[in-house]
Amino acid sequence: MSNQPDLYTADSIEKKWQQRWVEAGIDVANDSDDDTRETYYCLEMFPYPSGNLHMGHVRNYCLGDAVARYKRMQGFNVLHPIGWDAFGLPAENAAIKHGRPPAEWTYANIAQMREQLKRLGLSYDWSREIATCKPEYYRWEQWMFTKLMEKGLAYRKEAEVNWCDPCHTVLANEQVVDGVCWRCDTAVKRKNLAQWFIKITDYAEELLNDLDQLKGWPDKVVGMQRNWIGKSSGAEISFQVEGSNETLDIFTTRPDTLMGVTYMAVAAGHPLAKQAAVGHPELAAFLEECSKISTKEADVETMEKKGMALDIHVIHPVTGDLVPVWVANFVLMSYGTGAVMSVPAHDARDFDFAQKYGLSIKQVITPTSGDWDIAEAAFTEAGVLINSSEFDGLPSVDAKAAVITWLEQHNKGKERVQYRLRDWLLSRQRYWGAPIPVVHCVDCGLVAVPDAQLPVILPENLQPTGGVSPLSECEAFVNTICPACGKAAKRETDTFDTFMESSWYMNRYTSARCDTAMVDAKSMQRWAPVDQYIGGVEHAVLHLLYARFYHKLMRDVGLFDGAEVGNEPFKNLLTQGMVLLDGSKMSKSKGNTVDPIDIIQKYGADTARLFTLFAAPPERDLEWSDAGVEGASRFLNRVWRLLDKVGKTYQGTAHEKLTQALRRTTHSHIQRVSHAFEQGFAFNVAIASMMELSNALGSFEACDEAGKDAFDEGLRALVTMLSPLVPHFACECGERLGFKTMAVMTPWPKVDASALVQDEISLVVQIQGKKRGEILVSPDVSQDDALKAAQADEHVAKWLEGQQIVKVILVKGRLLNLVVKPA
RNA sequence: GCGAGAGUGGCGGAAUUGGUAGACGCGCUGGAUUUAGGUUCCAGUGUCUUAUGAUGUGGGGGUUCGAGUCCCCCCUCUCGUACCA
Repeated sequence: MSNQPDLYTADSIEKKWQQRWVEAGIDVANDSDDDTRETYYCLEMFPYPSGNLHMGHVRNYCLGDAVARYKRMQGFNVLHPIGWDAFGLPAENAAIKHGRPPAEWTYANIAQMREQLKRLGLSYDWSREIATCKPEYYRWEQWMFTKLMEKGLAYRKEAEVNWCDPCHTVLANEQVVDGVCWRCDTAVKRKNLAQWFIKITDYAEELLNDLDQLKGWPDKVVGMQRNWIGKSSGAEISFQVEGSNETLDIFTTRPDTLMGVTYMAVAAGHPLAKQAAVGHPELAAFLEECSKISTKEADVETMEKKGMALDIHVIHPVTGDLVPVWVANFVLMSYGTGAVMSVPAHDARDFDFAQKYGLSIKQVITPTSGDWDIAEAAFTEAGVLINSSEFDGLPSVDAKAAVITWLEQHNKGKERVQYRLRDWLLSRQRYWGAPIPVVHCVDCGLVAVPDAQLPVILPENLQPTGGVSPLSECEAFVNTICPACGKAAKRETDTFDTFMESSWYMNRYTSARCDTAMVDAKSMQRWAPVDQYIGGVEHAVLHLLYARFYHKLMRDVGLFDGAEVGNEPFKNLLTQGMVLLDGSKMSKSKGNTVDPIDIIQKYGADTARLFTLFAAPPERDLEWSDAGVEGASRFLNRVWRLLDKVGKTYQGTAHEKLTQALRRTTHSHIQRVSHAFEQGFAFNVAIASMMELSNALGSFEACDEAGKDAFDEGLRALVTMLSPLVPHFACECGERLGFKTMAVMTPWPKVDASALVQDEISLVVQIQGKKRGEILVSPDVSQDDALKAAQADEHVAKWLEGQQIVKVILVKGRLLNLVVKPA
């Protein structure tokens, strides 16, 4: 042989197999009832068609593809679809920049990214491809919206909402991160606007409870959703305003501390505060100051607690005492009722405020054991009630119930559950989105566009300019006839939040071409829910919450039966880590990107796939390494060279033991690789195991037929197990090895238990838990025999000199530990 | 502040769930092949050490015959979240 090693040619091999897979139709999910295989639905979060694949996509889709292919080899009928989250702002921004309509830009990007995905050799069922900007997709979303209007779950309301200037639109609460817009990082403003909402709050309890079903989700994501929903239980209590018929209503989680109330605090935006500010310039100025504080600036550490007395008093519901009302900058209008009862003795914040303004502090809870100096700090734990007249002596838990009962009996309050979750604001003042199917009629008001007139098609040829949505200036679109009375009317020109499209696409894939319904019930039953969903953790409380909600909405408008399909859209969730370069996230703005296409051109798709799967566990961040890519490529070439050893006989005596050992290695690696695939798709571990098998095959030299067979068996298993990860490469190897079917369609190898049996194993001998030697024994050796063998071993014997064995522990197949003491 | 997770060689990371710590890969060192570089192959590679061993999974305690793994305390980092009443 020359010293020019035989390198496999990725480029031609990959093209060849991609074509063959298409011809064989192996990636198409089978909808036929005759197919008796169990179904498996594997889904990766679909991409926004930005135009170019980045490494994050590559990682996401390689993970998903490995899962899908593995499940196919295990005999599942796999659904593995792909599509485009095609509406959204970047298309509009690009349109403004290039002077082309967003549609054109979007469709061109889709075409380009589709080709890039195909170059990676991902096993998608392209027959189900969807683009959410197409009327045949969004018409069902419009249909759904009209159903929700009918049910009273969709409504239009004027409210204080988040407004982003650069994006020129309102945002949902979930899209405001640390007070700034999730897309452009600009501080959001508060504006009063009439907007469309859907009542996700009606589903708060179910969304919270069903989190318990999501055993296959990372705890982290479940926890984030739980926090976001933010359920708290307590009481709503009414305080009569002195000299008025009005009441000041508050929410508290600590009704047991009711008797310790020494003042009330309301938000700057509270009606009572506004009322008091009339003719009171100083107070008005303070309210003005509070309203200017953006959420970003409201940093707990830095912001001083400030307030002003309102010269209003309320009457304590139990004692009848007069309680002063203050306005305070730490009370939020957007949570609860915008007012709180302040119990400085038992709330740290109220305590600070009371101290600052010299308000009185009344202790009503005492620790069950020990003392507490209430002059020092608030006692915020549960305890026993004191200074609370009829409630004295009750533990906090019982006191809560007792106070609520008292309030209910006296009609001054009631038990209440409070959620942090707000209704989903889903109208956007943008052009490139699905039109909200509503007509504004002077006589009839808001009228839903009837079924027969759907879809309301978005004109695709408009040119946005950056200001007002071109839709509102498009007369052909705006002017219409009221579906109810037939008179001239105007269309709603707001469009849906693009999270609407991504909230149900996973269900649409089950029947992507269905044109009679949003989803086909039978297909839902066959495929849904998604067995394995894979994507970034950044959608933990955005997309993943909306999609869970939407799934339940679809169920409740009767599109499928929750008992049959399930009440949750994603059974298992894998949140993959980011791809880093030099320790920080790859991003265009930082200029630290590696273009996947360059890697594919240089090494081939399989090397790119192998590296991203090998370099880190799926859920952890992956540090890009050119040297690591080289290593992945080297490994494939090593396997490639192994093919030359097939059928070769080496000089030497046939050694039955070595052949047996190779078979044992092969089957133990089949076991380990299978295990790694099953345990959270630990592809990095699986690949390491395959590398070991490859190394074992590389150093094996067959001297007889049995040896050649064992080598062949090991290599075939290796190639088969590699095929979900590096499918083109594996298929080419498989063909050279004379596989009957393509490697990617070959059944997953089975462990031959008999090959794992050993007649002699090496047993570690420990003394006082420290390794002192190794002995060769039969695997089911008795403790006595093991001890004898250990004592006979010279290394061990040295350590036993002058020692008395007091205890012997044998761990079958692993070790023998001797506990000794000086004789 | 609260919640969750993580700390293992020069680096990415393994460890059959309490049983030989550092698999596998990268990097590095030496050697072979080569005019040379690259490729490939062989050997080595936690630390200290007179080669015998000692020591070693952020630090300190504990349970155990035996701890990276379990328990308690502390430190550091990452992520999420926050005046939520």
